[in-house]
Amino acid sequence: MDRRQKKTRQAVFDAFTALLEEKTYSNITVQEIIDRADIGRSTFYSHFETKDELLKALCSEIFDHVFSEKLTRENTHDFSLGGKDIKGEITHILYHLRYSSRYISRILFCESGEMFMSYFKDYLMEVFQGELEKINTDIPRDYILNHMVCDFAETVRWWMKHDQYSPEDVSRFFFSTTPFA
Amino acid sequence: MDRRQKKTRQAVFDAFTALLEEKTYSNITVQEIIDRADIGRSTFYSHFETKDELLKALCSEIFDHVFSEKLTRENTHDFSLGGKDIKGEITHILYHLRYSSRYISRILFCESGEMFMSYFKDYLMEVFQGELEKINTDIPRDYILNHMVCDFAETVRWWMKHDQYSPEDVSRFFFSTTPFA
DNA sequence: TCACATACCGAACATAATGTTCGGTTACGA
DNA sequence: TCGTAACCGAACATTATGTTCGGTATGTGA
Repeated sequence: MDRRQKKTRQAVFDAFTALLEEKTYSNITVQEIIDRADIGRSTFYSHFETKDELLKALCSEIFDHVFSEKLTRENTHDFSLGGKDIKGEITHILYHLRYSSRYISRILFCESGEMFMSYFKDYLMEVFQGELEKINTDIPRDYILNHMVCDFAETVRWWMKHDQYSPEDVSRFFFSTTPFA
Repeated sequence: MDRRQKKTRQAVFDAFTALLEEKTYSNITVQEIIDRADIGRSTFYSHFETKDELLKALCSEIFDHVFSEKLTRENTHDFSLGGKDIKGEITHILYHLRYSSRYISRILFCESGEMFMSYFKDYLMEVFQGELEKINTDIPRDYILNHMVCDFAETVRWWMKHDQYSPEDVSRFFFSTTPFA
């Protein structure tokens, strides 16, 4: 990738996240991002079709980071332990999320929240899919999976409003209300 | 209230809900509502500040209906039974929601969904508040309440995508994953 | 039934942000 | 060093929102 492209892209991300620490997503205008990033208007639009695409790209960055580390860990560390440790995984994810909690809060607590959440849930599906197989029940699996995913996602959203708790605390809260796993 | 006002207001609601059966909330333009309702542009704006306000008003109508019936029932029927029957209440709410499921789906499955959900959750808070007092736990009550409310709200959202189930089914699903109540 | 208040009409206007175009400039990398 | 491609940015097109205002129609209360 052209060095200029990388630079521009990074400048946009930096500007965007900086703005996200000041104001809410929906109150940020494309022009502000452009000004802050100090790039040309047409340049912005050659990188991102819309502001929403930019947000999606940012979410991808965050989640790829959070969840790919998990996978790495699973493929090495966990493999040696011989199985998936769902509780460890969850705590691990929580640690990562706390790291980016500044932006995440800003994204989460306005109209864009739903976009973040639904993206987040996509990733979580995979995490809980495995857990699901262990369960024996007459309730639709579909429902159970949705339940677990939403439950965790909402736990995270709650956490982002109550940052006095540690990842371990939150993990404990989460599992205390889960009849499975 | 002036008869004209009532008429206009109703025309707007009718147009709005009709449009919601055709297209998604965010794709509906104020102008379309005005045309469908066959009223003047300034008239619309003298009733509702924005499209979001209109949505809020519609949600209020739906929820006031759903939850006020519940209260009535609680104050009469249930009082004679001597206590709150949370399972009955939930099923009752589900019946009401199914009645308006046409609109609700349209509202729910686009950006406006979050608005509906958060409104919905406000009402649910009160429903579950009572249940909360019965529980003895070291997990923050705050968390538990949020958990129950989100859990039920997400159950409803899930249901709106899987309408082959009856209110009783859904109620059963919901309680099967709830360690409390 | 009459008179006054008030809701409605709708065209024209103001606003504000988005997204596009294009000719010229600059930087990359082969 | 040379050609490609990214960047610049002003000007423009678009689109929807929300406001204004003078005139008309309708409801309500006396």
